[in-house]
Amino acid sequence: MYSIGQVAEMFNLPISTLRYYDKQGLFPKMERVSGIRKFSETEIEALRVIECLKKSGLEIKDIKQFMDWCVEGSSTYPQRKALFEKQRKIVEQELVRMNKVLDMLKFKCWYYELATQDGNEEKIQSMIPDGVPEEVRIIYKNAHKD
Amino acid sequence: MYSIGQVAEMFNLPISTLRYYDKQGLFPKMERVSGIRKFSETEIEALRVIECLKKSGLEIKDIKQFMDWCVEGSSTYPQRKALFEKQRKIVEQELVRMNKVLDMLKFKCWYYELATQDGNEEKIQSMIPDGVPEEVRIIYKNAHKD
DNA sequence: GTATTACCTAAACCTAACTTTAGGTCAAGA
DNA sequence: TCTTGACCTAAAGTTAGGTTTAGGTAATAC
Repeated sequence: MYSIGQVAEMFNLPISTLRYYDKQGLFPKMERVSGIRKFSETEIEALRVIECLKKSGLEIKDIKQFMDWCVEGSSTYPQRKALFEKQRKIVEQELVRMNKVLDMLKFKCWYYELATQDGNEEKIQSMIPDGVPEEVRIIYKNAHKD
Repeated sequence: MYSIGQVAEMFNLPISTLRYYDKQGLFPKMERVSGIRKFSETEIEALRVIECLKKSGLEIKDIKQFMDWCVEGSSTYPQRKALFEKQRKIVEQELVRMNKVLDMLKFKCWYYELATQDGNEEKIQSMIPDGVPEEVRIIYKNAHKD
């Protein structure tokens, strides 16, 4: 059993955030001893799931829904499964998207690397025909990598 | 030269968002013809950079800073380079983080796949000793993959 | 000539996810 | 005893990133 302060430190979260999560119903089964919250392994695991689902883009109210399903019991397995499958797809797509963002950032790094060396942006501009779409410029970057 | 409506359609953004970006100073050099915005290749490229920097987690005010550096000329190459290097590192870390999130989601998918089949959460719980940290449970998942 | 469409502005409004504030309880240590 | 620290609540405040509203212009379509 952990106090709110201990959990805050464990997860590196402000105490106010934990109280906020509790108020939003994310710890439906949390016990209290004379008014004071007691975080058990159940709540610690809940918090791990919360962090995961949050990072996958889920809103608090949808996480609450999940927690409610957990309380409801085994009849909600299909819903819970569907939720994780959905988030899994979302994160997979997000990873694809982030890799494209990374490619553009790498291109820009390369671009400014040269620009800083030459001190002449136009020179580099002329290396890449105007209006070349991002996808194609990535090739320029890769051609010049290292 | 594109109208705001055309650009909105090209980027699949609401017109109001483009006007908001303009108001925040993200198109410092945008021309107007009798009050009406004209988006040139410069603004189109700016918008591509905006989307990239936004997805990498940068705030509007920092994107404005970048646009101002662009206007300022070649003396700001080092700052611009540093910005992209920083965002590159952030996105690389983010990708690592998201892969961990994906692992947990995969574990949960596997867990509920079994739970749904068996209709018995306890049975699965007993397969995984209590208090096993997430990293270790991932191994359980991988051991049971497919 | 009038109705529709695409554009414009300033300013108010909105939402999620917290955070802060103001006020209170309770136990332990000096 | 008193004061310090960890906990509690309800309610107000904050922030980013838009969106909506209300009112106006100007060209084109019928």
